[in-house]
Amino acid sequence: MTDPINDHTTDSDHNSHQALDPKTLPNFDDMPNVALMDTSHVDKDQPPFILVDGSYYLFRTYHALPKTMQNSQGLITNAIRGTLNALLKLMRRYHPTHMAVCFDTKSPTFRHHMSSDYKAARPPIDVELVEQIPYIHRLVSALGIPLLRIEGAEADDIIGTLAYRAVEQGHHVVISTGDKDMMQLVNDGVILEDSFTGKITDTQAVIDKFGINPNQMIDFLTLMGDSSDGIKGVPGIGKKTAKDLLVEYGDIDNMLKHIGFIKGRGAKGLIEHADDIPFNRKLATIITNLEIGQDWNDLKINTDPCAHIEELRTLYTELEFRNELASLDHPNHPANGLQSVADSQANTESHAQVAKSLQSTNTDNMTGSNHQDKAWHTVLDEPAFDSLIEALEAAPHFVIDTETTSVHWREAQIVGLSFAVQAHEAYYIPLTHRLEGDELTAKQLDRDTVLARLKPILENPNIGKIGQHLKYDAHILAHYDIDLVGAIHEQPNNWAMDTMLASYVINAAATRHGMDDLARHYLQTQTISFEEVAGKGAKQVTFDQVAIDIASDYACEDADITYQLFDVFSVELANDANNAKLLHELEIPTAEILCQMEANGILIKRSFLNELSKRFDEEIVALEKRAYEVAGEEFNLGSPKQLGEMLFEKLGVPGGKKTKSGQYSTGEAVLSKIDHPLVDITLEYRGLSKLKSTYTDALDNVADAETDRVHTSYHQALTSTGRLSSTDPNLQNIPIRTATGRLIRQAFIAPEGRVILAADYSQIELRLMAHFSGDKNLTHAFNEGLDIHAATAAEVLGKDVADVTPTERRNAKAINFGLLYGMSAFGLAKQLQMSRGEAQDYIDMYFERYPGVKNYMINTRASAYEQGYVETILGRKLYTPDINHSNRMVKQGAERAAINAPLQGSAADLIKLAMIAVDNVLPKDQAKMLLQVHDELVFEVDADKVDAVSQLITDAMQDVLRTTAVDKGWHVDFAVPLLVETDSGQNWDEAH
DNA sequence: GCATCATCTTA
DNA sequence: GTAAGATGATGCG
Repeated sequence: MTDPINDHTTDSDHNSHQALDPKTLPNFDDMPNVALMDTSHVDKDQPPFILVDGSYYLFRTYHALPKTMQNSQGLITNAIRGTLNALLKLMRRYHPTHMAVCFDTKSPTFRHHMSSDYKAARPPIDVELVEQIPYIHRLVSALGIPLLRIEGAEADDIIGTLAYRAVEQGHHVVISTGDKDMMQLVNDGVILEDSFTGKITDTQAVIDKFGINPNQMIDFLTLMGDSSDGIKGVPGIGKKTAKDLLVEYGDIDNMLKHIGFIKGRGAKGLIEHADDIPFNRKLATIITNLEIGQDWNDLKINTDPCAHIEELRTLYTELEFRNELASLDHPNHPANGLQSVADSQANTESHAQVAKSLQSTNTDNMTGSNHQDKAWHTVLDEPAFDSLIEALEAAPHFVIDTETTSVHWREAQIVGLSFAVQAHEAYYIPLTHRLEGDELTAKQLDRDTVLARLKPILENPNIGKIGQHLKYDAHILAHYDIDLVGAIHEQPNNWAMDTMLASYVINAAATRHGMDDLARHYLQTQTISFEEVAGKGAKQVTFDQVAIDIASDYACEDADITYQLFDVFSVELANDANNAKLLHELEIPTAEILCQMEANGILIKRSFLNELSKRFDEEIVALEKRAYEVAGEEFNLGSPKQLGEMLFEKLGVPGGKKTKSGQYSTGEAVLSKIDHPLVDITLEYRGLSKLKSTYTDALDNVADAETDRVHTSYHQALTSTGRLSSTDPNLQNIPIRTATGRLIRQAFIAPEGRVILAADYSQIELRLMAHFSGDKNLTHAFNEGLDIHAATAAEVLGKDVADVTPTERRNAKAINFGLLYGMSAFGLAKQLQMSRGEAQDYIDMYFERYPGVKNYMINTRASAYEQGYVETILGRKLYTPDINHSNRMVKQGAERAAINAPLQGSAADLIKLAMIAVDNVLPKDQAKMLLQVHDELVFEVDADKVDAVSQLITDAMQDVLRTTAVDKGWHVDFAVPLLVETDSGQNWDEAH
């Protein structure tokens, strides 16, 4: 076999200056399609031939890495460093023998001659980048890597041509790039690797990302267009349509043959622009038959470490790349040098995302909206607003989304609104953008005028509102005196939907339920991330600082995606009536109530908290002092690591237990078994510093400065079981177990003339266990109103309830809780500090007396295996994806979760029903619902009305399965009574 | 500056 | 043994 890549040898110097005449078009008719090549002869045992898209790394790393990378001369070196790291990473990974780094040149190419638009939208290259380029060229040469720049040819085309020749000659190829256009070159012998992000793209990855084969990429780009390259695409066809058409018809030629069968705007665009297609196709095609000469020997890497070492030393010295310089002194251990480079690559990767946004923002800014095909509109004048209003009034339902200055609803200011009345069409009304130099800023419609005209529509219950996480939007609109109705208020006659809650109800475990996650999971679409438009970390700006054309794309996409999700979920829910009921009758009404509760907030007594804080602090300081005395030196008592070393090494206390990651375990369970003065001090110190940092100080910080109220946020689509969670601050883990901890609770108060009232379901999960298991002994105990733990002890030990000792009751309580958690003998033994055998005996005795409970455990496990899910009392399906996991530990964990899920999840269903039931009867002028803590509701009630209100609440909660549940179509014949206990007082502690 | 670990709080 | 969230310390870069 002859040399593979020498068809047109003209010059054997690999840094040669070949040139192509840009006026000569490539031969498109005869052009080989790399994606369709036969690769059966390719020898994958050899190192791959590496083709590096040097221009990509130049731009990518320049924009992504911090400009603070400079040498002492002020030369910015970020692109040099980034490109160098990419090259070294490739060499370390593949140990290639042949390689080429390709760069574009400044000369025009045939594409510029074909189209004046081609890359015309690109701004001039920054001077800070230009001055780095010579260094990069020199570095590549000094590393002994062939460098290719050919006048009149783009790096893409050189790579395409060499990739074709290499595969033809039996080499497999790694193209090092992040440019998606290159996907048209992927086949079973050619992969793409982005050494900056680490992403590898093979045939399957192309299919996963775009739903088409690599050989369809050219047609895909032709249809969709590429704004950054100035390829127009077909109007009316975007990513989704292009994919659908290609999946159905294979290629554009076949589409045009069957144009009569194609529907919608896509067909119109194809017919009207059929003539442009061959032209755009040529622009989108990477040339694979360039008339260039390249000898295989010229693409050999010079691996002799001494060949260019002086040049490298000079470069590294001038650039002040110290690690790289040091690596040169170990020529026999190139891995050392490469290793240190690999480390710094990891570093750059951590910075990679930082400026990703800047780069894409700039690109978007340059090219304007590239989504004409999607019919996304920015509403900037009265006529456009008028027609939008008309469309919204006429629609049975529409998507609304608010854009604001913050993810925290309490501080968010409205910036704009987006709407969608059908999929693929969306409108953005910018209101308060204020980016300096953005010419659209002055054209925005007036915020208050717009809101005033929208108010009647948004408050119209006959027009359904669709949204993603509507509770947030409802909060925002409430700020502007708009009560969002027809969406989170229950409106059975419209299509109101919250897509986040729909996804959660359908399958809580399938995905997280943020919009980006839903788009990925249900629409196979990657959305524009917020970070892409607003930046990340310290550089992030608020949405009002985003240019309006970029903001509009982002906001329109949100509304559009939400509408598409609505379509998907509408079908899903039509096929599962119970899921539809859970969404519309349980979750959406709950969201509405949560919205009010969050807005209400709970009053705290700041002076009391501050006093506590001071007191805790004094005690903490005293404890620290005593600890240092005992230890003989000062150390950080709050550091488990330092404490472990002090206790078990320096003080030689026995009982040091190792934990994974190697340090001593100093958890409460370990320490409490040790008799040592330092242990007592530590435990007290920890308790106090926990209370101070997590509660007294934190609550004071988050309380509203004017009203002294604390407003938590409830997350309704987060847990695997249906429970809520609470953040910023978490008001579901306020201390109660210790006397000192309860002091925190005393800071939650009612205002003058009112009291705090707490109502909680007694033993709700055990009652659910009684219901689900139907166990005679357990149901009997609840029906007789016995002390359930004492009754359990009596039953298991075969004695009278009156004779049960406190220890016996405590053990029974542990086993009862253990049941709810999918108990093992191991776990129970640890809890009760007994041997595993004793614990097992106890469990065996329990199951003998409560055979129904044993059956529940067996049946629930079986159901999880057979169906892949378990169900709550209202029929909520809780999926158990790990139930067949290959790892035994994971699998057993999934079994325990499956046993617990119906109990915890049903309790969550019931408290949500209870919230709805109570909300229906609560006299709003006398009482407000403030908090939900899983089985407890907390209210603020007029002091003189507390008895009556308490009775209303108790009745509503106890009767919920006979009243509200039945009204909504859930008929549950509950096996035991639901018992609610209430109490009230000046603060939350007294009310409990 | 950001992620992870260990710890502690709740139902 | 279930389900959560917040914190300070620590390590990474």
